[in-house]
Amino acid sequence: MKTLTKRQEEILNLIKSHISDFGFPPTRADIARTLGFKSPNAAEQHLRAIEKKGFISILSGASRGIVLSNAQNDEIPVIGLVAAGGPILAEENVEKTIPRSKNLLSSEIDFYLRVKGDSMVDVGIFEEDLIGVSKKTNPKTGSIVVARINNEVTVKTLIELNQSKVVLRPENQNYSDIEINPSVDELVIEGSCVALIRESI
Amino acid sequence: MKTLTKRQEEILNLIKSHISDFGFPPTRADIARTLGFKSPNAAEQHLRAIEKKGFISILSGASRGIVLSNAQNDEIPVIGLVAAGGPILAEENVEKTIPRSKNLLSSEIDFYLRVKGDSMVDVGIFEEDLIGVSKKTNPKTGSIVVARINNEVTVKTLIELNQSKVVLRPENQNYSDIEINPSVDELVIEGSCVALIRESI
DNA sequence: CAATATACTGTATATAATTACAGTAATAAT
DNA sequence: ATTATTACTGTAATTATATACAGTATATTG
Repeated sequence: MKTLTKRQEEILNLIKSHISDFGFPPTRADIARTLGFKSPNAAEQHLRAIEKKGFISILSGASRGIVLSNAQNDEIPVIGLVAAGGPILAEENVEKTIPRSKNLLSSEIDFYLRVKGDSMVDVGIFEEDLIGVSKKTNPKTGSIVVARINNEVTVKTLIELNQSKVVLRPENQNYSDIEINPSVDELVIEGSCVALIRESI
Repeated sequence: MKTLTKRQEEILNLIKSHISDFGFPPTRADIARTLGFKSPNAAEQHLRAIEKKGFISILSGASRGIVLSNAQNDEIPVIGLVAAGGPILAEENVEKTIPRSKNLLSSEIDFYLRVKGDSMVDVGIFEEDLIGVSKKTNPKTGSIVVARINNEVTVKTLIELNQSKVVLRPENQNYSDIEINPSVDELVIEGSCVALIRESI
């Protein structure tokens, strides 16, 4: 997707906030009024440019017919079973999506991962729970991370992180620490856990 | 709030599904077309009736200016500290609200309750977690319930439920079962836990 | 029994809104 | 150097939309 100019982004934000304020998109005249344009055609042409770049689509003939593209809806993917090889966010891994909402959870969640197994029960993470994962938050020792060891995805507490040695701890007395030598086994830290959803109790 | 007639409810649902499908409300003509009215005025008059009953408001002069009333937005309240006396859902107890979304959690959640204390850690319910509570689901023994004992709100597993004796179990080895005689202590089962959200890990 | 609410048809009109056409001017890309 | 993009003004026409007015008919309420 191409990038918007400053002005185009301003208009896209105006559309979003109008929808959030009123429940429906603005008209060309609304946009012109808000930004001080003397002609509604200025808004029209901006909208066409934003549409061309794929951020919105415009339903012809319909008043207020501005539809935000899916990428604008900002839905968070839920990752179920991760297929071996390929990126974790690949489409075939996406079980469903959940809308990002202002008052729910931190805004930094990049995806949810459905937990398999009972290796983290001692910190209250159960099988089938959805953990909210942030890719940005750089993993610190002591934090719960999503790691990929030789294409196997796992959730563990990060205990030690060096170039020669990585230690991951299951939070369950029945399991013992996992020691990895990154030069032998392929290891990727996909992100840190920042939230949790249990859909049924 | 007054109750809608069958037809009015049909129209309100049409409005909601139009918003969900297109991102903006329908016009009078849209409504008339969908329901087979031969006059847009039929839609207009239904809208006025629905507005009068408080379910929507109509912005005059604006196209598609149908705004769902707050009650229609279907936000789930988050209950923080519960003030002694009065209903649990009283406004002063509401910390914030969370939009109900199709793909997230069961639709039967009536409110979220912020957990205080560590009495349920063994079933993965931690302090500050939000538990989704359903009032409808009638409490069975073995299920986790929100109970009110003499105006104190607590989350426990329901073990026994008779007219003469109620047993609530904390899921934490450090605590012991609570036995209540409903003829001595005031007891209200507010609902059952059906979901959980942990906003920070 | 009259008044009010429900549930429409049918017509009409003012205004809201999209959208085309004709320009101007500065900047970025090929 | 020319073309495309960005960022607008200004005008105007067509269509989309809200909304008023005049009816008809049935059901419900006071």
